[in-house]
Formats: sequence, C-alpha cells, structure tokens
Amino acid sequence: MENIAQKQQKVITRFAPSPTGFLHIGGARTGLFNYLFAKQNGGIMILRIEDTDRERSKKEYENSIFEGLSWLGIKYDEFYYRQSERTALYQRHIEKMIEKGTAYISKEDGRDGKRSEVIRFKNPKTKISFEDIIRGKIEFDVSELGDFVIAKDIESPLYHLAVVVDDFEMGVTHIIRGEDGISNTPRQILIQEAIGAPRPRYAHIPLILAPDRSKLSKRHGAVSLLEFRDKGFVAPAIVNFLALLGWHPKDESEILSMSDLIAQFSLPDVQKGGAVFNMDKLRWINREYLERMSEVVFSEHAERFMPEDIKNAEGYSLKTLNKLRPLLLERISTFGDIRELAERGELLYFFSQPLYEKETLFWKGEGNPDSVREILRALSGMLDKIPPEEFGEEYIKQKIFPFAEEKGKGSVLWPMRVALSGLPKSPDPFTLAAFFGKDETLRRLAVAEKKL
RNA sequence: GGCCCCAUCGUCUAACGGCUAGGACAGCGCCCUUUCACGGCGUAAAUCGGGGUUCGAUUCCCCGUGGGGUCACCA
Repeated sequence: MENIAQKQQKVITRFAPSPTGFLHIGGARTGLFNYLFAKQNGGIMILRIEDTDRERSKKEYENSIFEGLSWLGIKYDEFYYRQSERTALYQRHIEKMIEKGTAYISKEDGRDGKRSEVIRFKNPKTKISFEDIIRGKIEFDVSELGDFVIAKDIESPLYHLAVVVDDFEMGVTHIIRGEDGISNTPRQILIQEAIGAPRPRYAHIPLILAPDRSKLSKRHGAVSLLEFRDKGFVAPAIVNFLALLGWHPKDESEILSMSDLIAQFSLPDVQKGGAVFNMDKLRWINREYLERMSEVVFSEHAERFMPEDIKNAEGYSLKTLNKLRPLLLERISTFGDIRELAERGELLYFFSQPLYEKETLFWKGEGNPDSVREILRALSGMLDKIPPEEFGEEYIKQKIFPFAEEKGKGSVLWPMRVALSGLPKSPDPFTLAAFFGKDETLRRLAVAEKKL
C-alpha cells in the first residue's frame, strides 16, 4: 500500500459519477478526459461511485457506469470506491472538524422531520481564488455561501464533505469535471483547508449542449451512453467524437484512436465554451469506423442488427452477408441503419425473390410488355453465355453495355435491375448480378419475363 | 435576481498581436450514373456590439449584449 507522499508524485485523476441516472454522454466525456490525462502523464484514474444519496442511487445506474466505461475502453486502474461504504472515514473527519471548531452541530429541525440537528461548516468568510487549468484564475467571495450543511448527522455526510475527504484520502492531484462544478469549488476548497488537505489542480470542461444550446437531456433524444451502442454506434467512434467535443488536435486530422488521443490530448487547450452535440458528425465519424472494420467484425455486428425475417430468408448465410458488406457500407452510417433499410424493404431481396408489380419493370413508363420481354430474353441469352466463374461485375458490364447502348440504356438496364431487386431504387444491375451469381440472376430474369 | 463561466461559418473547431480568417460535418452546385447510394470536384458561409491599448487586434483591457452554469439537509 502506497502512502500519500508516494502517491503525490504521480498524476491521480478520478471519475466520480453518482449512480442516480444512466451514464450519459456528458459523463462519459468527463470520464474520457480524466482517463486521457492520467494515461498521458503515466498516472492513474480512480473510479469512485458517489452514492451518498441512498434514496436516488440505484444499482442498475451503477451498472450502466461500469458497462459504459468498459464498452468505451476507459479503464479505471483497478481501484474503485463506493462512498456508501466509507461512512466511518467521513465520520472521523466530521468529528475532527467539530473538535477544531471548523464545523458545528446546529440545533434545527431536519428536513426529513426525523432529525433535530445538522452539521454545518463554519464559514470563515474569506475570498477564495484558484487557478483553473482551462480557464485561468477564478475568484469567489465565500461569505455569501453562509454556514452550509456538510452532513445530515455524524454518519450521513453530504456531497461536498465526502468529495473533499475522498480526494484527499485518495491522493487525487487533478480534478477534471464539468463546468457545472465551478460553483462547487469554493466550498470544497474551504473544506480542504479546514481538514488540512492539499489543494488539487482543477480543470472545468465545457458542457455538452443540445442543438438549441440548452443542457442536453432526455427530451433531445439519445443521451444515455449505452443507447448509442444499442443503436449500432461503435465504441471507438464515440470516443473519437467525444474527444472532439471541446478539443482538437494540432493538425487537421479528425479520426483518432484512443492511443492517438492519449498521445495528443492537451488539457490546457480544451475549449471554454459549451459544445453542441452534433449527431450528423457523430454519424459521419461512425461510418468512417465502419469502413475501417475487418470483414469478420463487421459481419458480427451486422448480424446482430439483422431482423429475424431477413435471417430466416432462404438465401441468408454468413457468406452472403459478407458479400453484401460493400453494398451495405454504402448505405449505412450505424448498424442500426440496417433495420431501417430492412423496414424500407431494401434488404430482403438480396436473400429471396422479390415481389413486385410488372409496371415497375417499365422504364419511365415508356415500355410495353412485348418489348420489355424481348429485352429480358436477349439479356438472359447474353448472360447465359458467360461462364459462371467469370460472372463478375466488370465482365457482365462489358458483355451487356453495347446492347444497352444500342437499345437505350434506360430501356435495358432499368428492367434488368428491377428484375433483380424488384425496386425502383437499388444498386446497379451489374453489381446485383455479380452478387447473385449466374443461376440466381437468370432465374430472376425468367420470373420477370413470366410476369409480363 | 445574486454569484460564476463563456462568445470565430448553421454545428465542432484552427489561427507566436501580423498572409485572401484554415479544416471537418451539414447545405448547395456540377461530374460520375438506368435509379438509389457511394465517390470526385467546386461553392456559399464566421471573428456579437461599442470603446480603448497598439504601427497593427479574432487574439490584450473595459463596458454593453447574448448564452450557459449555480444558488438543497441532490450529486
């Protein structure tokens, strides 16, 4: 066990969420910044669960913190604490403060009606100023804070007391937290001075805002971190995006891995103003990561988001899914988009014969059944001559294009494409034919012919 | 309202006090193209206002305006 003096030699940050709601996007970024700063300085990050409010703290919220951090790859150096398990420690400090006269028992009715006294801090009514790493000097006159309550009773510490005692006992050197913590700082510095704790360095990071610049909340859609996972965003993209909210590397690169971030992150350069959460940019970043994914990993993810009716289709297999990957990549930004594609009916035809009206086969309504049938028959004839092993996109195109140019590209390529997809919009007919292979392509062409 | 923080394109942001204020996302246009998507090229778009300091302010100072945070026996 290290003592405090040894600990002080290295950077110790802490991420201290309270489990009174699901870990949200803002909390995740605070955790990330603490992690990045600790790692780049060879230090450690402590995870501390601030559950002094027994009423509002919930196990499932606590779990969302662990699960969220681990999903993002934010590791907390094996320490973690729950404040609810440390009451004896707080009690010792409270007693010492009362003894020294920096706190006192105040006879008054408790708000819960069960108590007749609370513990108040004896306000020295001075001026407090501190140097914020991001914002520079911040000054407060603490007299207006009054003798604030630090504990409901000797065994029930409140937030400020618990925070200061823990940061002290854990040897925290740097407190990186949201901008909303600025106004808590003077109170906490006061308590530090009362218990003889050294003052850590502070860095208050800007808040994440909704598009209307108000505080981001549930009514603005997804804010819970794990919700993003469930919508098919990938963790490195979230990390990348979060890091770019309030910070930017020296060069103009936008795609940065966790280790890039550890190397390049700079706390003093973090932006001071609040940052609006931009879903479009997140989606763009996520897509960049999807493109960089290996085939195996991509398919694993894609499979999880594939609706049952698609997975049950006769032609569905891991092999066809892998073949579909490039086509999918052109159309999705998150894996959740797969569901939307499926809902719009733009997925099932890859795995089973589509149903469609024969009118869909007519190019801009100008074709008549006889001429379209003739074209389809001619196409089948040409495709039939291609050896199955040569049935690739380029080869097919080469064979068909002269004919299409002679008859009019739309009049040939549109019905061919519809015969394969059944839809007014889809990938081009060469891509589709190559995807389906010779047999299935000829089969679908025959089905279309019969329809006419 | 008191106290505190903040202010560059619509959004995220770059710019030792010194180039035509740069990039990305979104937008728009063109190209590619049978359609959709992808892609390529291009384009529009910002220093909140007013005073200082300075040879010169996006940058430093003051005032105003606007936005945000916080004012619990919540954290």
